[in-house]
Amino acid sequence: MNSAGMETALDHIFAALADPTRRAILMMLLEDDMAVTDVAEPFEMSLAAISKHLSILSKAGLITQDKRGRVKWCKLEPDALRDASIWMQSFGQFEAVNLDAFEQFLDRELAQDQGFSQT
Amino acid sequence: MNSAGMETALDHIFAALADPTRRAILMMLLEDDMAVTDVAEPFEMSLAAISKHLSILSKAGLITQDKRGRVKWCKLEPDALRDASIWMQSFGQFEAVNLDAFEQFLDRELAQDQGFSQT
DNA sequence: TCCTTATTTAACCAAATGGTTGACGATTTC
DNA sequence: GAAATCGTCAACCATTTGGTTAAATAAGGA
Repeated sequence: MNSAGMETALDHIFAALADPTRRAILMMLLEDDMAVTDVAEPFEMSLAAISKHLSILSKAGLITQDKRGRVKWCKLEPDALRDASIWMQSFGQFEAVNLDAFEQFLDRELAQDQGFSQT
Repeated sequence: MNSAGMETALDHIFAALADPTRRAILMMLLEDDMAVTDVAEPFEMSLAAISKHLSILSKAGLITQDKRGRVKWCKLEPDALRDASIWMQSFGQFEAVNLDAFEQFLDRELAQDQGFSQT
């Protein structure tokens, strides 16, 4: 909380992105919507821990969760990143989207840093 | 720290950006390089606290600090945001830099959320 | 109905975060 | 040389964070 007693969306978004497990979850959801149990499966931590991570992502607006029956489906909400992306881009006048650069980046992340085992 | 015992640059960058005081400092440095004391002046917290914030920004690579005499100059390093920006953009295929949007965004941040008084 | 599956909640814990004050080392200035 | 200024460091504190296990809730399937 800041001096005005308020928290902005940016606080929540950047804080959510600061954790590698949560970034990995977002990358998984880039492929497809997933149930909570399936999100948790690759990680070496409890389902309860993943449930908390999903709640943090949800409060940040980065995902939405839609309960159908006993299954809660998690869906990426990339629009929430727009404000944060605008904020960041302003500092560097970065080039427009470059998917090659992103793929290289993912490779680096996956190689050294994944929270889930990938054999 | 994640399961592999490593921390990536992204961890540090996003964690640094998650704090409104630190984002305000970056915005101040967008204008000009500043001495630590001058960075601290508008905030209602101790110099030591600001010194810690600057250290976090420095470890994240978002600023550099150059000591000349007894004055330590703080300089924005926007390149450090490049990886993070690439990471984020990939999710939404956002439009290229839009400074109008950024100005609107700053207005909102300043109106409701600044850690420093602006009369 | 009973069992299983899906997910959250509660209680707990260790470590990290964001702040404080006071002492300290360096550098300028008088 | 003495005094003021710049900035960090150390010790401390309260709160948050990220994890655990165990129990609880809810929904489907036999």
